Amino acid sequence: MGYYSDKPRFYVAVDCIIFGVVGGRLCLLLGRRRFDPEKGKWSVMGGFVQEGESIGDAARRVLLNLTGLRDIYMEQVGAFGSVERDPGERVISIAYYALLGPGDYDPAVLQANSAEWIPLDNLPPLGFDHPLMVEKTLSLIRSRFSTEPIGFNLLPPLFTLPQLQTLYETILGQPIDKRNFRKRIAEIPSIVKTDLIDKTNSRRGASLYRFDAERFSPDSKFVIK
Amino acid sequence: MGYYSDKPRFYVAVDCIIFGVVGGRLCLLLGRRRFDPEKGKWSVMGGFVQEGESIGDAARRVLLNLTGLRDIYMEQVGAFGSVERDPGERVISIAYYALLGPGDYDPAVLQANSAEWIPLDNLPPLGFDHPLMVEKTLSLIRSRFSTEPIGFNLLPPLFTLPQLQTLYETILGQPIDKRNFRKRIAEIPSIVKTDLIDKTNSRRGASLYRFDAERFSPDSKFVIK
DNA sequence: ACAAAAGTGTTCCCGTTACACCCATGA
DNA sequence: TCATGGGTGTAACGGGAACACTTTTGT
Repeated sequence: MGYYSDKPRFYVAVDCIIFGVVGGRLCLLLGRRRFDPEKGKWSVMGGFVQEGESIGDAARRVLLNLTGLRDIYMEQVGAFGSVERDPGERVISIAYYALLGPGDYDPAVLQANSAEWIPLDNLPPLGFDHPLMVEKTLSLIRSRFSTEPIGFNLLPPLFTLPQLQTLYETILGQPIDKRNFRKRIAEIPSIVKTDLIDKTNSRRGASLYRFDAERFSPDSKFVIK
Repeated sequence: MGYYSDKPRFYVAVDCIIFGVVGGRLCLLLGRRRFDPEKGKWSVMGGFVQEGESIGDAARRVLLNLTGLRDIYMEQVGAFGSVERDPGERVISIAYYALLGPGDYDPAVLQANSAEWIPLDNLPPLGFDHPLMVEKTLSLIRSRFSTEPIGFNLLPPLFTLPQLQTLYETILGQPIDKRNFRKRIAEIPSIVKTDLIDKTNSRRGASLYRFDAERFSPDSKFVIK
């Protein structure tokens, strides 16, 4: 007998709001539920926390199943615990967001999991309280993107500045002056220019940059707006 | 039979990191645990989530029991779900912080609950993962205090500017120039000067101000640093 | 030659900071 | 009168925002 045996117990789930850039557009990875409740509805990817598994590990497991990767960038958004949030049974859910780069997933595996990339500006109605989770996530990552070097997680290891700028404009929801943007980037030592050029988007080509985590110190200021 | 009957279930608790200003010092409301596990250790005030009760309601219930009040300012900090965080049995906990004004609690009731105000700069060792919760809470409220008009919840309905400034200095952890601070306050329409004077702290007396929620619009800028 | 995207500096302005003295009052 | 805390303005500085043209190259 344990200490708390007179207390009620609950199903606890993790729900992962997974971001990716597909075809230049910021997307969420959504699934159509294959079972009741809310069968057929779109929802974010989730799973139940298991015995002996921390909530963070549960979220990492969901991501591992979808990507085969263990080191996906991830942060907790918060707990959602309305009584009626799941119409089937009571479930308390912890939301996490994750950022996937283009090489971090295999389209075939996603398909096998009934998961699809849906552009953020074109989301279908979501089930449960997932719209609320997505809202809270968006306001969280807006503030994170401004002050933490995490945007690179959504891009390939080598990326161009126009790519990076477009990403920031999408996340922050406003256009950014090109020259001011590049000025700020130039002041960040951890964003280093390579001598490679990407010609997929223009005749002239754009220089490729990479994020060098080695050169990033946690208390160096990183502000992009 | 429910939908999820093959899934494990967990005890879910709420832990409230409760702030108050006592004797001019910023304090946390802590309790000595009266039962195992961790009997005798200091901890923040918590309780188990009940059937049919949302996690927010559970936190409000903990606060209601301590204060008799239902409208305490409160915000979720996040979920804590390490497997071993509670040495007794596995418990997943959702942390909330709350801000109490001087009139929001009754010392006798607190005593009946084995709760005491402990200055933040003099915290005893805390049990469980409560040090982690407190850390995360502090970084959260630092950013909140800078951008949201919530500091007033820790003060009486009428407060002086020196009081408010000291509070901000404590929360932000750095001294603030008096004239610059008052200049910023003067630009905030929702902080209104009354014609009352508080003479408890000086011969000259300090003007009393109040926060007027009516005059506060959610998108008016509120920045104090 | 031209279309299409990448790249590049300077100026102005406003908000932030730094800073020192007088005021009101009770003891 | 003096000690104590409350209250007030200005000048210098720096970071942010606005702004337009040149470069490269494939077709």
